[in-house]
Amino acid sequence: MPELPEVETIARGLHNRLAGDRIEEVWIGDQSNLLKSPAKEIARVLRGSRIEGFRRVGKHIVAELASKYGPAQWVIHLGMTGRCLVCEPAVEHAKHTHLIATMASGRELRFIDPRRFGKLQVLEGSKFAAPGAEPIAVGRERFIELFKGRKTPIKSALLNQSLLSGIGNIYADESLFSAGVRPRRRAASLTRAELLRLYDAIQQVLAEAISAGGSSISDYVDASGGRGLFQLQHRVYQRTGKPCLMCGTGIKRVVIAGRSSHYCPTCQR
DNA sequence: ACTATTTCCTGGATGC
DNA sequence: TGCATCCAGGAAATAG
Repeated sequence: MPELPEVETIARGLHNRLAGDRIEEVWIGDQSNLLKSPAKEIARVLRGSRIEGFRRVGKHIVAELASKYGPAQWVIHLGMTGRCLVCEPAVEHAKHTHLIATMASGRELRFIDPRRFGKLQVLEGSKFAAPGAEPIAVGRERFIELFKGRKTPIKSALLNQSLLSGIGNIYADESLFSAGVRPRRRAASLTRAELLRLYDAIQQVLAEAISAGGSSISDYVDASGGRGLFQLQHRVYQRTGKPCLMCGTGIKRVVIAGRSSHYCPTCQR
């Protein structure tokens, strides 16, 4: 499932392979639930646009476009199972391919999403902004402020994109383990010292995950179809019943806000 | 203003 | 082997 490190990896890959290229043709297939802008509008803006570059904003991929109509943005959210692949036209079409952009270079950018939780939109005139703070750019004091007075479990607060944009289930669990904080703790109950530990844990976990090219759990691959490696370094996520790598205690799984949450009952308090 | 729950969707794993 | 059921979860919508 693409979270910040996976989206960062994909955005970098797209940038390296497609920045400066021009979109010549656009094909849009299945549209149900995927499109936040009408298909015609997406096709109109993309067709003929030069791609100035790709970057990540929260869990979104943003393509900066020089379109016929002026500056524009193409915003892609991968949802659970979305993929953005750069490939040669001869490569067989994957099932659930919903959009194909044919570039002047001859390559294709394909958007594939079996579960269709992804979202595509184009923006003209306005600039895309994530609803919350960037987890790897936010300052310590602002980070601490985010959780003041919140009764919701810290795990839920970390998943709330309007507080921090980019953290999902994997990195919330891994960061909480690293900080020694149980996922069910009320956000407001964390001490300043615990919040600072959590802040440092998030910085470290995300940086390591980006270095490893993300976590390939089920569907995730980068823009060239390569897998990430960070799943090999998971210490709690999907390790239910297995011994904690620090103390040997069995890792527990509980459901918080409908999401599976993994933690070590000894290392996390 | 918050917080919790439900819904969308498919494929892989599991159970009988 | 085959069929039904469960489970994965990001974020919008809905309910409390």
